Amino acid sequence: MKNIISNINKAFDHRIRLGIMSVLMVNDHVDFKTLKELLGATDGNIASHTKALEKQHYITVEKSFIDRKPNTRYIASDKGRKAFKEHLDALEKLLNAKNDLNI
Amino acid sequence: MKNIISNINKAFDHRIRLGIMSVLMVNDHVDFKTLKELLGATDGNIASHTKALEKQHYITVEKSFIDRKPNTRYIASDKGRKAFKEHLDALEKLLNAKNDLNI
DNA sequence: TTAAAGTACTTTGAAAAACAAAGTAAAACA
DNA sequence: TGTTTTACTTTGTTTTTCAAAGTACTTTAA
Repeated sequence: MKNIISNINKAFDHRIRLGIMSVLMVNDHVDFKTLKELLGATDGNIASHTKALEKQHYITVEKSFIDRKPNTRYIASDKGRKAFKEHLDALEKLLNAKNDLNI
Repeated sequence: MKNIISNINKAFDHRIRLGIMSVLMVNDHVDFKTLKELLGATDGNIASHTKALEKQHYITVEKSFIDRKPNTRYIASDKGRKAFKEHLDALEKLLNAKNDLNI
């Protein structure tokens, strides 16, 4: 490891993406509307942040119709779960670091 | 609390600022060069992220000369320490949330 | 039956943030 | 004396974030 933040995953830097992933770690899926309410974000925001996570293959998207209406469901992929766990480990290490630097 | 991320502090969303603050929580000061090495960031990067934290009054800056050379030292303010602790609490709550939503 | 309102998103384009390259100024070295 | 190094700061471009507007229906209600 070269520096103290090298294992912090850039993809989870943003609070909305952090929120999406933590919801998906404890629930096996969420839909667009629920995510929007849980995170207090705008439509465009949810759309772009889920797209970013999808691009990294950290979540998958399932589209269907429920009661004749479109429904979009997000699920964490194995890759996403792994990456998120590693991110949390890195966070924990960073924060608990009795940083071995002596200034 | 309106949503699950409302107590996550936007100012600490970025990994470099997260790094700076966690270093400053356990060390009462760091200088520019040390920060740069610890975080593996470029000069401009350190400059702009410290400036962002300074703007929020989360850190203070002390400029002096050491061995005839300019030295910039960063220190977490009380406000910054408080904000960071609250941020960590919010993070912990978010991550441990057996989110009371039942999908 | 048809116009207006609502739902569930996606797209767009402007604003803000992040980045590294270039710039500055003094010190050290040769 | 000139060149290199150190310790930053400034600049301008790229990338990201954001919410407003757009799309494609469905529901309500006149």
